[in-house]
Amino acid sequence: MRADAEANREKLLDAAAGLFAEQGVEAPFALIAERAGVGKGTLYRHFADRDAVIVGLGERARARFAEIGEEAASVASAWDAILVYIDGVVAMYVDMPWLVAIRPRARQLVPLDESAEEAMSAIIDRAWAEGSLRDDVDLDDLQYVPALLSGLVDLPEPRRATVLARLRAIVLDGLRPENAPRMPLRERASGQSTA
Amino acid sequence: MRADAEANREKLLDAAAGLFAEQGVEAPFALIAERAGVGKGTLYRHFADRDAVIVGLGERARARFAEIGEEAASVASAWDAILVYIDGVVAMYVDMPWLVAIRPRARQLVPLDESAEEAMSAIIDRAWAEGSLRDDVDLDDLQYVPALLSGLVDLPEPRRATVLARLRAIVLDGLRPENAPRMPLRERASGQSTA
DNA sequence: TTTTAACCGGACATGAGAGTCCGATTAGAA
DNA sequence: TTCTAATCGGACTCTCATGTCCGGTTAAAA
Repeated sequence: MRADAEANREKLLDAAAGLFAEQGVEAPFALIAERAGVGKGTLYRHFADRDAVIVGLGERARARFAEIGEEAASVASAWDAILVYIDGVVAMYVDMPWLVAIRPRARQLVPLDESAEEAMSAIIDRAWAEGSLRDDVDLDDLQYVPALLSGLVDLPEPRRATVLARLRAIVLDGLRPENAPRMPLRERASGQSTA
Repeated sequence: MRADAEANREKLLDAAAGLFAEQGVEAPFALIAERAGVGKGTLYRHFADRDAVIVGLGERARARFAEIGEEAASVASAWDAILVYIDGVVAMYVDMPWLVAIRPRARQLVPLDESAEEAMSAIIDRAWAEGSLRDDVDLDDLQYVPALLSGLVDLPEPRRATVLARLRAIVLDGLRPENAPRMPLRERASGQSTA
């Protein structure tokens, strides 16, 4: 692949990510090319259709996911490693809210990254040994905690940050063994109640 | 409004709900009329555009939301009332997954129902008195618990039911006061692990 | 039953997004 | 530097969803 072609592919994916964040995954396809500063022909050369773009973005997300697994694995406390994992994946959802929308499609198109799962599996064993994770909760549950919190990403700022922080603490408390102390909940800024 | 016109309006909303459930909120507008068994003119007479349909569906959801508030208020145990509320709203998300997609738009278009909020507020006071709800959790948190669980609705069945049940229990445990016993987690059907 | 006004339905015009094509250009090798 | 093949860009066509319009029909009142 020619060097400029490779660069264009990256520019197109960057543009798609930005466009999807602003207008959603149904944004006009041609705008991707425009924003990337390339012609329509170039766009179609690299990506046959919208699904191909989603696959490309899905692969990037998968790579980021694997990185988070590595980061978590390098943390000494297994409980803290779990926090790194959860917060890392939730940050992905916050940065790329369209991940929620492509999730059903991406599930079929992009193979899962197994290295992160293996890393988390080892971390869970350590957390059980530490006594920091309730023992009837396993990878199949933890795996979905970020998806859970992703249900809050479409809240308008500054509400989202507060609600996310508070409910994150509540969910984490539910993952702790019985009798573990509750996590303190982040204070709400004044005037930020239901209204 | 003529009786048949009123009936057509309901048929159109039913059709839209079904269509959105199958194809998403971006389904071709005209299909709503086709599925409702009426002409396009009738559709546009009742609903100027997609947003108007969303408002109509949003109002139905609001009415259902108020009903859930009443149901919850009539439950003796405040904690059980909270479960009725959460499960009721989550059931709405399961039946109408497109609610997630219209949430940002509906937030601006459809006024919130205040009666359900008032009912929940009273229930929370009772739950605090009962000692069944941790005292640093309030309406502003509980309000978002269903949205939290809505992050799981796009999982394919039969996975969704199990994951939803397990994470529901985990979240609820996080809402309990310190030292409350954990809720038992629903067993997973065999062969239903990560795969 | 008659009247009338509102309602119904589908044909039609309009516009926007999707996808194709080919001449011009440029990267990379000799 | 020269050559060549792959790449680029944007004009063009086509398809399809949107929204309008008006003659026919039907509900409801007198």
